[in-house]
Amino acid sequence: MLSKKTQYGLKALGYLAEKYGSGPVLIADIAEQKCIPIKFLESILLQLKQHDILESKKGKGGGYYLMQPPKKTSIAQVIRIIGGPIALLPCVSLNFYEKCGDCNEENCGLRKTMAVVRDATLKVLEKKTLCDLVDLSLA
Amino acid sequence: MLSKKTQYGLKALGYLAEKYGSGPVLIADIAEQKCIPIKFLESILLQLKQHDILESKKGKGGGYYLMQPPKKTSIAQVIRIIGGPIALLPCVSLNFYEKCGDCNEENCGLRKTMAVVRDATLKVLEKKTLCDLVDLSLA
DNA sequence: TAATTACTCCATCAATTAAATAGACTATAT
DNA sequence: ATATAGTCTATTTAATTGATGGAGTAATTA
Repeated sequence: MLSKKTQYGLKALGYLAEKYGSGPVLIADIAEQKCIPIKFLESILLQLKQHDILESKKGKGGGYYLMQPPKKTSIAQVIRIIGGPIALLPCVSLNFYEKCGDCNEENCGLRKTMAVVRDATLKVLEKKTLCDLVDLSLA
Repeated sequence: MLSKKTQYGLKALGYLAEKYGSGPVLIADIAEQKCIPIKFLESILLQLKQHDILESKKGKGGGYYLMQPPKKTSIAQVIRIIGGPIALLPCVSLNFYEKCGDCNEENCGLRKTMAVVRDATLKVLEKKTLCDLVDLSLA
């Protein structure tokens, strides 16, 4: 399951994708439209900025906006930044790999199975982008 | 990520799959072979029994054993019993559905995307069985 | 340059879930 | 009877998640 934090992040990015090209959007605006606790949202957006998904502008007329066109950011990227590993086991994670203590990885049937799941999941998540998050009633 | 509990459960079932047909296996035996805290394992096996994956026998010569041939139990079944939903969002879960509060489900791009992920994941997890968990150095 | 706006950063806190442990109880086999 | 081995309930600890408060910094505008 995606954490609430990750869900909030994705929803916020979907909203920013809708607004792409029309300048900075206030945190408060995003929070209200997407029903996200504002202080919580703040930290999420900051995190996304630190990973070069978002850019921000301070002062009057400021706010957050996408650094690149929505199509350029995959859902997989976002989930990894906010929520961490996509794989179901640390020992098959591509970006957050951790050695499996108790089993010989080469012979582990569970590991092999979960690697197949990972590939199937990534095939989708790396192709889908922020464009796919835009409210469909607007498209 | 699968919880430790789910991982333990799958590893235990893999071991019982190896031993299928040769009578009951002691909890203590499974725990030792698979490096699982014994009391924790107890509760996991009990849960699997209550969901008709395992059968048990008390007293001397007792232990746990698979109720059906390993091929008959899918990994998806096991994950759902021990770990809950497989989908990444409650509102796209087939077995643990929960309504999404803040969005119109019909028009939600995030939901649509996660439904695709779910289908891709299930396609693998429903086909894989306990047979696929057996230590490959034995097969 | 003063005032306002809006993001940034740090610290904390409550609630929930995950992981592990303890001990009493029940059923079975010999 | 007795030893064996699963069953059940309760508790405890640690980690994570979700949320909040407030001081600080940067940029704009008048």
